[in-house]
Amino acid sequence: MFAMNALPTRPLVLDPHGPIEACARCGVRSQSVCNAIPDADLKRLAAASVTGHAAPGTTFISEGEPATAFFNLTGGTAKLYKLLPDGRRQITGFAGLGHFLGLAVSDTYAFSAEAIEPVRFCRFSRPRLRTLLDDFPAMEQRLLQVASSELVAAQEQMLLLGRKTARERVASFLMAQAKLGLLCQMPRTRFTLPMTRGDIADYLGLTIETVSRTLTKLRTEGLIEIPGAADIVIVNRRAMEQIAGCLV
Amino acid sequence: MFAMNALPTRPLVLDPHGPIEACARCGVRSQSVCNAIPDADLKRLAAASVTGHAAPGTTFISEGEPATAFFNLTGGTAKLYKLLPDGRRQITGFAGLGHFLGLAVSDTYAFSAEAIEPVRFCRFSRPRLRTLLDDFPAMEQRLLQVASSELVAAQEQMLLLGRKTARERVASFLMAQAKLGLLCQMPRTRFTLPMTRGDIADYLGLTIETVSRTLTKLRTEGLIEIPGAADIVIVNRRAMEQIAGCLV
DNA sequence: TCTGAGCGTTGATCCAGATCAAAGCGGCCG
DNA sequence: CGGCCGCTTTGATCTGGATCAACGCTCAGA
Repeated sequence: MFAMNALPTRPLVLDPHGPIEACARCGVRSQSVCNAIPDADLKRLAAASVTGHAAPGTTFISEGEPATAFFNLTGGTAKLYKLLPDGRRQITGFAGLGHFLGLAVSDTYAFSAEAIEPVRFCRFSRPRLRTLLDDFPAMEQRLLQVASSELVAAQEQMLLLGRKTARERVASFLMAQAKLGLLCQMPRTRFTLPMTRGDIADYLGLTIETVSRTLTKLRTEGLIEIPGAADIVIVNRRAMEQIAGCLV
Repeated sequence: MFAMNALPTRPLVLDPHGPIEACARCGVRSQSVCNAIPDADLKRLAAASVTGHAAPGTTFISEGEPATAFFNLTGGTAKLYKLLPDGRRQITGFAGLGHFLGLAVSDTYAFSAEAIEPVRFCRFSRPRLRTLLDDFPAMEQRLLQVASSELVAAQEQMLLLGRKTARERVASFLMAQAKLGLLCQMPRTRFTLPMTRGDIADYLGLTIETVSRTLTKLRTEGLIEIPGAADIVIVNRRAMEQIAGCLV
């Protein structure tokens, strides 16, 4: 922790949507709020946004800055975080494919977002999104669903941060990662973590050292394997879920 | 903590809305999602809900149970919490006047709610609320605003739980309480806490003893006064905000 | 090939807050 | 009015995880 983040560089490369219907070809539309827009109206959707990308380490949303736009991630992973004045950092979540960022009633962003893998996104200006939502109530409905499920996830994370031990936090985190992106399927037994130990620590409210030690402990107990620093194999799923504490 | 909650009794006294237009006389409508419904349609609103109440200590929403209804609080205060299998508890928030409870994509509640002051509420069954939302997109829009601001609050709480010290947590909590229910006004310097030390502890991820000791310390330092166990006077607002760490 | 920077692991020590223990302190009920 | 029960405070001690310190690995760039 106390990791001072890099200067908020913002080389937000933006490509205006060309004449080609980018949204029609969008691979993640089905997983995002955009699938609330009927095919016939994709032109409107495409016209309301521009695509862009952010290289790893790039901050593309900065806490406290005017919230002028919303982002829909179409590739890569970003970490979302808040800072205390002295640099202590809490990562509030990791955003991946189809994630919608920027929801805020306030007119400034409540958090920062930094790419950890090369990120691609569609960017909606506030007024354009507002127009879109007014014309397509189904999209607003979809956004409410998204916000609701994020709220549920946030409450689960509060339980983790407020009441779980380091061991329980790490186990919960690994099992959650194992289930990422899979709907109603068995969790994966093997996967790669896109974030560093420092990021995991700042997400779980621990230090790098404690995360490292806890992973080592789980490994020596034969519950997981760590073929490479970023690669995790769940060996004993039952036991890991037990430690994680019920669901998640 | 580890306070085992009372058996989930559920004497949900429900009074069907009578011929009198309860919603028209509702004092909290202006502060709740209901003000998205135009006056002319208040009959529809009233017909979609029944009023009820819950005595202190009564659990009126239980984590894991089928989410059959939504609640709009019209009086009192409730604590919202999640439990770990062994009884550890995390209070995820306190809900007061105008608060809307039950948002969930899943078909079971993600948290429990227990009255700490006598609670009055309007109860909407799921299908009836759905119909209402389909007919009044403005209400869905309002719900999205509410969910968004709760999401922001949840992120702030994650920062508190993951990275703040006990002193910072208690100061943050007191300053947040001082601002409750006031829109764009100076925080109150004097107020009464409706919750016990145990509830505060479970909300801040601390123990009762640490909360008590920290309050005592702030008192002996002259930053606050505690005329009665539940009464708080903010003596040095500037210093308290400093400790709380920036805003909140 | 060498070098340095960033990331990860491991060990030693420290300390904030938990746990254990016991004593006020109201308020409610008999 | 007295006694009990639940909440709060305060003190003593313990400990999980933080902090401080050092080292190994990997990869990029000279």
